[in-house]
Amino acid sequence: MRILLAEDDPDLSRQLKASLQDAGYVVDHAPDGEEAHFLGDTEPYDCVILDLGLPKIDGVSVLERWRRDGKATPVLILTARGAWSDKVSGFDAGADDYLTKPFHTEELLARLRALVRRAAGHAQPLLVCGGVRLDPRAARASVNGEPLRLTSLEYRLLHYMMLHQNRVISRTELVEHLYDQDFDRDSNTIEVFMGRLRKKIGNERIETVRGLGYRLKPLHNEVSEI
Amino acid sequence: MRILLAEDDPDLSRQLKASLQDAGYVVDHAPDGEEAHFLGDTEPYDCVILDLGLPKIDGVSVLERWRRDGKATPVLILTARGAWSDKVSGFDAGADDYLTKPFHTEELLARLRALVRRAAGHAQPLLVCGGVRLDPRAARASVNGEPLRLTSLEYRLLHYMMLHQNRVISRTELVEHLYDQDFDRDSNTIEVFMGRLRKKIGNERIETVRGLGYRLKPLHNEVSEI
DNA sequence: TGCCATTTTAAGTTTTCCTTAGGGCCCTGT
DNA sequence: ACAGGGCCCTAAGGAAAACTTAAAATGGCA
Repeated sequence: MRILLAEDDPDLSRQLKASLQDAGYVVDHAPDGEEAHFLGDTEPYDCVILDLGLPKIDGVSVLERWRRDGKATPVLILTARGAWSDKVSGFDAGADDYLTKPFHTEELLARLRALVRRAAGHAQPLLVCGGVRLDPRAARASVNGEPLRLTSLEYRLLHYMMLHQNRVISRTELVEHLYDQDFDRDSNTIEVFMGRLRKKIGNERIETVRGLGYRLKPLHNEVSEI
Repeated sequence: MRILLAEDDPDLSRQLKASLQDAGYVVDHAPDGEEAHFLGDTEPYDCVILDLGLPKIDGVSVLERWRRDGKATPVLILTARGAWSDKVSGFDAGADDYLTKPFHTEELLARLRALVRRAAGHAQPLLVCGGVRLDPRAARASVNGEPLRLTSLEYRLLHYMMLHQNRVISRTELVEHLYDQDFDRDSNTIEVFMGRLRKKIGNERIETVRGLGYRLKPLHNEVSEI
């Protein structure tokens, strides 16, 4: 975990940095807004602790610039006691949390844990098979970056194949997972949709294993991507 | 946006609920820990406001159970002045923010905005999707700089779609977040309002994904902003 | 109370796409 | 080589989902 500490008070800085390091963080220190902005722009921090009353450029401005540039790092703001209206503008500038001086180090550490935990929770599972990608959350798929336009059944079919890629999947298995109990066993729907899928993602990505079923796999030349 | 307010003080509850509703939230109220736990378990809230000093089951326990069950809804904790050590245990139980009574309603609202925004994965306070902008603070939206004239429900619909842009959102999900428990499931209100929104922000900005729901996205030629 | 803005219901229309069916191709085993 | 079965392709019927529109219901405010 790497943290940027933007704080101008030398004593507080030293003490905080020590506590943070004790807690296992790697800490960079910025004594003014200019330095803070530069560091936050160039280094990949897991979290930023930002004093609002920084020299050169004030905290809110620094934060606003980061957010305008699309920076998503969680930011915890520090300020002097009593200026509660600052909190509102701080939050609306894109802060994720707020702490009023003086505070207990314990509380700062607790808030940091909460922030980092939440920020890390946004990793989304993305299914990949060679150039084919499928994002179950967005219900979207693409081939070589090109978005696919899939119908509902096409999508569900591809989804299931992606989940079980490199394995031969029988028509029966597909039917059982894509439909509810009663479905005509003599239907050729699966075949029809295999054809449509192939047309959209590329013929060679779906191999037919005669008598057994189908196998989704990456192309030969794209084996070890990700 | 739908919120669970878990607070036992009747006066504070009533006043808070009113303020939250004025701010455009749909609010469910739980007067004790048991009710809070049940509601939070069954209804999909965008945020929970949780008093630590609840009857029957205390706030920290309620929160711990939710987190143990994998619930990720952002939670803001309320407590009495001075009990700062509670904050630490509250955070470590999985709280995302903390507010000490008494507080300014303004500050609560600002923290809520930040929590909801961040939980949906947005760092910036201003929601942007191509030429569409929405400012939750001012409750205003615009298309290509042109201010939009939206009714309450239209605005809330757009807000939710902006928070979760590029994701397919089902009619059920929309209903659950825009209304409280009892709403006719066989209504086509959502469809009607999708039509009205489309008329105002541009047809192609809302894609319908047959069988699944709707997706808000930037136009093709606006893709590479940010 | 009555008006206006907003929301909801309802009915009719359009669009999408799942399914079916038939002809043809290819593989395989005899 | 050829017969038979498995698989592929295409096109069209029909049903479900989504859209549109207008009118009825609701609710806030003068």
